[in-house]
Amino acid sequence: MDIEIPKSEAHGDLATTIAMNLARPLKKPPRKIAEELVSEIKKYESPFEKIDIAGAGFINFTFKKEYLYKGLNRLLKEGYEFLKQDIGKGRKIQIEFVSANPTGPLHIGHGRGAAYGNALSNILKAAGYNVQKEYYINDAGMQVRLLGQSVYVRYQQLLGNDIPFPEEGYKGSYIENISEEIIKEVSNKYLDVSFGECSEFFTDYAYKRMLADISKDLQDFGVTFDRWQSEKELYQKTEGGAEESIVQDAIDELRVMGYIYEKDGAIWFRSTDFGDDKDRVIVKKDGEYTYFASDIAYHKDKLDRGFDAIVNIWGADHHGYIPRIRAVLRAFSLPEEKFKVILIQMVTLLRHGSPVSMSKRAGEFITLREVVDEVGADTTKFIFLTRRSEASLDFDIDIAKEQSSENPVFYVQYAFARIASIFRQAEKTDHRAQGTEHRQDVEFSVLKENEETLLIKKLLQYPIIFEGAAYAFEPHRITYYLQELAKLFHSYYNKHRVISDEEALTNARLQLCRAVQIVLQEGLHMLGVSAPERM
RNA sequence: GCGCCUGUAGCUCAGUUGGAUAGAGCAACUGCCUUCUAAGCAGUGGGCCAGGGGUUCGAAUCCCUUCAGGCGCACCA
Repeated sequence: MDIEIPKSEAHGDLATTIAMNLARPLKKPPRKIAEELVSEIKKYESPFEKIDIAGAGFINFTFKKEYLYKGLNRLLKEGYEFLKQDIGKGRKIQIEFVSANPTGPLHIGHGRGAAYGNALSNILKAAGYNVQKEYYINDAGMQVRLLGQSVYVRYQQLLGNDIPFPEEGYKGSYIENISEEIIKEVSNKYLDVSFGECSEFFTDYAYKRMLADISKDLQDFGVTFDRWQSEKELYQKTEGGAEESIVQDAIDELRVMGYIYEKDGAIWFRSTDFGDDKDRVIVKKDGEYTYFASDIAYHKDKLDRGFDAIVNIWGADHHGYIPRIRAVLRAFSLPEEKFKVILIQMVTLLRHGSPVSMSKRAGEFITLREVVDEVGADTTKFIFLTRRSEASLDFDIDIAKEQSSENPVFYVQYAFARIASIFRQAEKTDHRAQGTEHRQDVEFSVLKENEETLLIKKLLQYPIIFEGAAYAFEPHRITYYLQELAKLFHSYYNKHRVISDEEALTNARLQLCRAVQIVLQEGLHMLGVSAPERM
């Protein structure tokens, strides 16, 4: 039976369309079905004060006040436990996100993925899943070697050896910074040494340096990972585990199953057996593995680690990659519903109203760090999390800054801070510490104002909203809910005084405020946004 | 050419998996601070839900089609 929260207050607190949906199979008019259902429900004890039939056959339920007070009391007593729902039942879920190549700083698009992945992880954790957040490091192969080479050439140039810069090399100024750092460390040790002889040093130094920066940027953005998986490690022998390497073992396993063949001097995976448009090369003519080879191994490894579900959060520009990964998982017989890819659409960064071109190779881009420094981590995250991940978004850096005083994130945080301020005020009077503690003796029936009823109803909706967000993998539902809750609170605050001479009313209102604070804090926590006591 | 995503108020975006009169923020305009934070509140205006067909009691939502924008279609990631 599907139950929804009606848009309009006039339609009660909960509504169902079941009578309309049953009309056809039962061959009866919907209103008649509704009448029968309602008269049946009314025979029993229920938390509803009113059950109405409206429109074409909607059944609208309105809660009794006592039921609302009971709910409020539970929320206050159980706190965050009341807000969580055990959907996951401890199932292990792995969420891989960001996973940007360590060949340059993170940009705004990575930031969106980071904000989303982090929020989703928080939500699923609260929903009873055993969540592991992972970052996959592409520290092997062409791209990092190119990074190393770029740093190498800049190093030579800085020391006066004017050799040409690789055409496809990374041109950002961060390359030069790393080269300078290397000079400080090893002086001219590698001057006039060919890249072939010292590629490992430059490559390792450069990507490790980039990785350290990335990790720091993410940390300052408020995003952390449980595990960082190195691609390079997948090529190394493991003690007692792989015979050759995880990559080679995975390929061998596919070979045994008959999905590997050789053609034109290369080795292919027959992904077309599993719905891909074409077969994919895993070992190139020159004997090098492609990235796809390690991706096979990586996903195989995820399966071996025993997750109940695997979630990959990718930039939308990688969507063409899905069929081949799906093919791999099918080949290893992972049930379809255990693998999910979420595509985060592109972010267009706007400055002064026009798009900023972003090219890592050419070195023209604005980094995540710059944006976060300029507009703040909370604001940046909140902006990302007020959009569905499937919709591309324009991030106007000037607007994000200009609006800072009237930004939705501050609106929500302000509600939280205001309540904290009320509590501070309460402590100054004789209502000492009543805001922050739960009290059994509070009589909520004194909360008779319409704004109070609306607030309580809204608070009790949180678990429903949360469940929807967890089920649909949509953090933005919480973002919108928080804005609505904050709006109701601000409105209430403006119209009624919490602290007054009336002892019973003051106590009840302080407790109501505490409930609002609990929900705001929990919601903001899900989004990875701070809840300041003062603003 | 093929595939994926998007098109909703002047702007940025929601729209509870097909429900009731399509919403919010920003911008614009009008009011509200000697009392718990004015980063706030109350109010006004603003729409061919890109266009056209279809499915049904009912469509912004599902199907077909056209148009527009973004992103992919490597022995690069």
